[in-house]
Amino acid sequence: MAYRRMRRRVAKNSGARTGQVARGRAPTLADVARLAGVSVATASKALNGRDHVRAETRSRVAEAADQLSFIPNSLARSLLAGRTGTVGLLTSDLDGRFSIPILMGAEDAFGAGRVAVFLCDARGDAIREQHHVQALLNRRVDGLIVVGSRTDPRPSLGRKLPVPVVYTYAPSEDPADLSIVCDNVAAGRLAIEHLIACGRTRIAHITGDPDYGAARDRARGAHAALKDAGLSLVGEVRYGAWSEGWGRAATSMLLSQEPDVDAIFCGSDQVARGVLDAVRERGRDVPGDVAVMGFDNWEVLAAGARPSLTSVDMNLEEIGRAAARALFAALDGSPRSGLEALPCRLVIRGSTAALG
Amino acid sequence: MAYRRMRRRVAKNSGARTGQVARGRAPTLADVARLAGVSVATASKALNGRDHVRAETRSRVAEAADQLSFIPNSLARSLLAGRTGTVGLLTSDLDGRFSIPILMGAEDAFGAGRVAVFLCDARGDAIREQHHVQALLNRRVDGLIVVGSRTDPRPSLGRKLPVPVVYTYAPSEDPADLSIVCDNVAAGRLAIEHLIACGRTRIAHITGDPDYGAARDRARGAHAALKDAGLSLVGEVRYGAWSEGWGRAATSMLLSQEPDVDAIFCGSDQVARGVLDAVRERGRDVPGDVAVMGFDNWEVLAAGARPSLTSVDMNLEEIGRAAARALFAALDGSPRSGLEALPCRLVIRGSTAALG
DNA sequence: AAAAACTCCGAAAAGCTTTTCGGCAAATCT
DNA sequence: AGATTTGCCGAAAAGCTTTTCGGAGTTTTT
Repeated sequence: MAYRRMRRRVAKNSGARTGQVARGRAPTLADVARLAGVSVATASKALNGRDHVRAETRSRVAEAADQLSFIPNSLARSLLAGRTGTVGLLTSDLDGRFSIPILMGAEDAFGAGRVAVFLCDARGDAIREQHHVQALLNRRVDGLIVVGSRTDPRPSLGRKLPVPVVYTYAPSEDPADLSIVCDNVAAGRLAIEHLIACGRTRIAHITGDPDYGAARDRARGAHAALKDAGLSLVGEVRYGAWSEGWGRAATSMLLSQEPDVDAIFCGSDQVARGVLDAVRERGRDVPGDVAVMGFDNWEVLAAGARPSLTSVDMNLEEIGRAAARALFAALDGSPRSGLEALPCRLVIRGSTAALG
Repeated sequence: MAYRRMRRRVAKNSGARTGQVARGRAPTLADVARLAGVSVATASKALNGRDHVRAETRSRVAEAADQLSFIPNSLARSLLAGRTGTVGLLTSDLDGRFSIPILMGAEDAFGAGRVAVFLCDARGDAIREQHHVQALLNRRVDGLIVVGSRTDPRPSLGRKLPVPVVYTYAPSEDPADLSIVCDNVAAGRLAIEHLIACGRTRIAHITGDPDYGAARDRARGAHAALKDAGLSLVGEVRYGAWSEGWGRAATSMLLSQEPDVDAIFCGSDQVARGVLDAVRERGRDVPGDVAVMGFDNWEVLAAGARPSLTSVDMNLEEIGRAAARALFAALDGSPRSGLEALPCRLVIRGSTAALG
């Protein structure tokens, strides 16, 4: 069967019409109206629940639509309404680790099906990104959500775009744009406060690339929380890479230099996995001797660890929901701008526990 | 600035027109034509490179379009053409681990921007899935790509859909549908042949849930390859769960029962991570004493492992490309059906090496 | 110089839905 | 009974682009 929609000059299948769907051509409102014996205007009003249609007529139209399995053509509707109920999600996040939760949150914000999301992966290429933006504007998306590949500010798409844009995960460099990110400073506090609540006082911090604002922000929050408790970090913040390898290496050094450390807050779950390995290799028990915390709550890493890893969840779905709401608020005439930070959430597993 | 597209009864801004874009309303082809001093028909032909337009006229139109930053409205175009250049990707793959590569492959198959992909996550809920299908048909997608959440056959969406459907990763239960999956049997062979080429002869297989056809297929391929080499598996296939925990547990048993094993082929990278841990804990060297192979080539797990993990890549991007091509082949009147299996690819890292 | 052949351009229709507004018939009022 | 309101329905326009076909102007042919 060919799905090609046959283009017909004139749809003159009125003669042999038997109530069946014309093969290869999707039924239109006109078909429904004809079958129900009313005008297209009436059929439209009947199906959309508008006034000025008798109940009997309404049900007759509904029945006709059902019989033809009529699917209204959103294209025509959007063309008229000027809104498509469509947003573009632009990402460079190659494995979708951050994009997918944000996308799911955005879908949620409207109830499944009311809004559809175009997902475009620019693969870190500015040219490709421009391409995608252009294609999305062609398709008349109502707005754009940009998901940064790293947490650092990224170049703005510009102020000239005809649709609102929300930057998530990574903020835009332009403060006139709206950016919704997670509150990394508060997250750092949250982690340290948990460790302190577990009775830990000799806390170290091993994290990733110092070029990432998120790494610095988390460290800042950690410092602040320690200070509030009258404590201070064991050694300096150990910046490195977002990898297991760095976690292992940094831990070896740490345990040699500071043997009495009793907790390690890590900048990511990957780092934490390396830390866990190295701590155990040194014969220390987790969480008996040393508590370990991760960051990201990346299920497959955190739950599979031994012991399972306490972590900080960035509430990406909530960020997605907030982004979608902000987009439509902008469409309704209430645009916002600036940086909005949403709180993170603690997920406690086996790698942290009360001391003693 | 309000993005609301102002609805105007009549666009009578001809008087005070100054060449600027009307605020809040996207410029249309009519605007371009007016500015260039031609008819919309000519403007259309000029911009689309059709014949019967003088070069001078063409450039004048192009200039006008540029000046207004005209973006053609795909909705109107699609409405006319009956094709939208849009496909829906329906997944239940919560973390996007399989969907994203497939999506990227599909995007690739046409050059970025020519086709846009709606990504919908049904979250394993059949109702939500129906909802999404309906919404996608509303939006007149040209086709659907379904990404299964596990490799086992999944229920068909039915034969009554007005657009072609391709099932990927997991095949459809209905052989009348087209399914494109990776060749798990060949992948099992591939893995074992590599281990044999490394000089291993005492090979075990630890894998996941036996309810997964993929697990059984990979085991079948492994058996066949061993048999071809005049070898056989050390012990039985050890089925369990797709987790690190199972990898560790199974390895402990294995090393006790079969101390002279020199290679372990794992059904997933997660299992392999557990296996690596357990092997090292027993004091055996990888790959010196025991070679370990994973499956999935999940970068973050495979590359972060110690040593880094040799694995089998399912070529998901290639599957995505093939799916997109198949969709459009169906649209052009050449639908296919049945199960198509694509080859996998070996990714060699540090956990396997020649013996001795 | 008149006829034919080209070259460009524009009017109009098609694609599908929604909304407005006018009209017709029935019901209500004087 | 005649006038007025009420309730339903249909014609038509709007939203934007592409394609077809006819017409006007220009060049070439006889």
